[in-house]
Amino acid sequence: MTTSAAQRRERARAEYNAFLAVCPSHQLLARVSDKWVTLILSALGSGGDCAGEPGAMRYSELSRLLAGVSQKMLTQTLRSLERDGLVTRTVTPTVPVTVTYALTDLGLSLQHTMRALKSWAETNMDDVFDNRATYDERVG
Amino acid sequence: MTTSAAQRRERARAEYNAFLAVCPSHQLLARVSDKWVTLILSALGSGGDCAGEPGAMRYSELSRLLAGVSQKMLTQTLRSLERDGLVTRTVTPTVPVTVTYALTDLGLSLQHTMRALKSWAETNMDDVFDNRATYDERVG
DNA sequence: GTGCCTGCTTCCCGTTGGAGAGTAGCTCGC
DNA sequence: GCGAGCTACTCTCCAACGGGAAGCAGGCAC
Repeated sequence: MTTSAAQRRERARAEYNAFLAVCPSHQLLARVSDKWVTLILSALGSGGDCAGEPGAMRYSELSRLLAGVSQKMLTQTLRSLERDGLVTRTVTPTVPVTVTYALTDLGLSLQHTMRALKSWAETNMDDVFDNRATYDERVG
Repeated sequence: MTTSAAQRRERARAEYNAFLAVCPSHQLLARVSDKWVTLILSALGSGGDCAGEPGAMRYSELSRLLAGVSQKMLTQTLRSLERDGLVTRTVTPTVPVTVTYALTDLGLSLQHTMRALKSWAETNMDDVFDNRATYDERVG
């Protein structure tokens, strides 16, 4: 029987665990490398517009700003960010209940790091789109 | 009839488009904020282990190193990275055909930016895990 | 020939994420 | 009192994305 495939798979899994053991930060890296995490932190870190100051935002504000996100994902992502200690959730029992989200110091430091990524995206956007157009021409 | 919900949805969509018009880089940011993109670039940028030098890697090498990725996703992600001009794909017609992937200058600049994110993850990993444990205790 | 190697591609299916409706708790209008 | 409306979710579908395993091209080894 051709056990080589299964054996290789086993070995691959073992190596994967070893990889995680050597680089456990990759777990957190994978967690943080999420579309909505990035965009929500970007929104919380830049205020209402794209160039503002960090500040608390309401749930509905975030929902309106990142209209591409579903309410489910917004709630889910905010919960996980709260769990990771990156944002704080504050409920104010006003007339209609008001929930505000703000970055913690930890979240702020991550957002600060992500700002570099964002500015990379802004800087190299045109290059990437050019490359895409060229690639599509060559292939399609 | 309660058209307010539909109207608000329409308005939200319009605002979303406006948001993308104001911050088109967010599209690229969302594209780049992908688990496998981050990990593949991290792998290509750090060589075989976690602290090496950038260099070309073979398909099978990447597959073995990031054993958590399926072949499908690896191929797919590498293709899109190639399309975006972040990596180059080189086929060498050796005995069994050899395909190597390497970062372009653009990919290298992104990887350099991501290195900050990776070091953030390494630095604050413990804090995040502590926060998670605390949160889970409070809730569960 | 048969088998095996690498680098994909294809098929099946479970999980994830989106759309839209529904809910709790409150206040306001009538 | 009763319905309407507001905010911040929560629930229920369903389509689409991603993982696992198997298949495939094509060149060499035996």
